[in-house]
Amino acid sequence: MPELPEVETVRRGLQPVLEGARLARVEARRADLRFPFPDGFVQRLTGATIQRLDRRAKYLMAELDRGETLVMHLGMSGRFEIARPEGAVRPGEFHYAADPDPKHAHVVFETEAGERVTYYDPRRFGYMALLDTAARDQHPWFAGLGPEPLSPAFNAERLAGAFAGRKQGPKTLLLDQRIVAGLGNIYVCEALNRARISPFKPAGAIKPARLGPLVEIIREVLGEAIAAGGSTLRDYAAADGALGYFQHRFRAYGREGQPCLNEACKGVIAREVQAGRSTFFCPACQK
DNA sequence: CCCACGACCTGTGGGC
DNA sequence: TGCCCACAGGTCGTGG
Repeated sequence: MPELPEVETVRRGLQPVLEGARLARVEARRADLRFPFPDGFVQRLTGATIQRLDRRAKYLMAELDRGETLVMHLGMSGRFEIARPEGAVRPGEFHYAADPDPKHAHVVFETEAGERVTYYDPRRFGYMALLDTAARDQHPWFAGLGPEPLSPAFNAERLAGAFAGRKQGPKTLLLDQRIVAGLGNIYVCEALNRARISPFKPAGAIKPARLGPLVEIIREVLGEAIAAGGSTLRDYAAADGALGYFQHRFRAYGREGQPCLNEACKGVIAREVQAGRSTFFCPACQK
């Protein structure tokens, strides 16, 4: 469940539990997710205190008091759930309800306060690493990342530079995390539909005057989605189990054959495969 | 450098 | 009912 709004929703859900918390127990139930866990993963985390929980693009970053940062990416199907102890317990002993999905519970973090955060990921496209905090931004995952779409660094000039001379459509380029970091298939489809820009138009041929509005629409869509707690497709968006509800506001994504909702447009949403991924758009008004 | 495409892994939903 | 295929929110590596 992971584009920027979902990851941000997860961050906000985990923050009250993890920020300032000491990890009393950590469990990795397998040797790898998408990549192997780093050497000494459990030992390096056990006893550490999480000072801050941040997000960059689609990465969650838990900065430890040991000079390292736990970096987590949710891939396609990663999800966190918080469990609190139930029933009477002796000091330091906790009892939890049975895990409803133990098969996909790959990592467990237990805080000193007894709260348990479990990472589930059926497809295991997610990954975790421990990076030296001081050198974190130089790591290949972060060094080439484009600006945060909600920051001033993302603007029309920047987009114009990235689109210049490119034959690929804006759909493909906006998914490129080096150009702007955090967008995924849903929100690119939504933003281009609202901006009435064709996903297939050679990006270099888009009039510069349309890029300012596109930037603003991207911010608007992401802002609305964050406010809605993200989009819930097959998973929970928030770590506390709350469902995001932005999916009810999709105007393009997943709406093949349904009417375009743009004002004064009588078009019908179509689906086409572009660069191996589904693109939903309105052929009538997206030019 | 640019671009298309397959690979990674598992689950689910629709059509026959 | 059961089976098979298409498809799923993301990257990454290869090859032209």
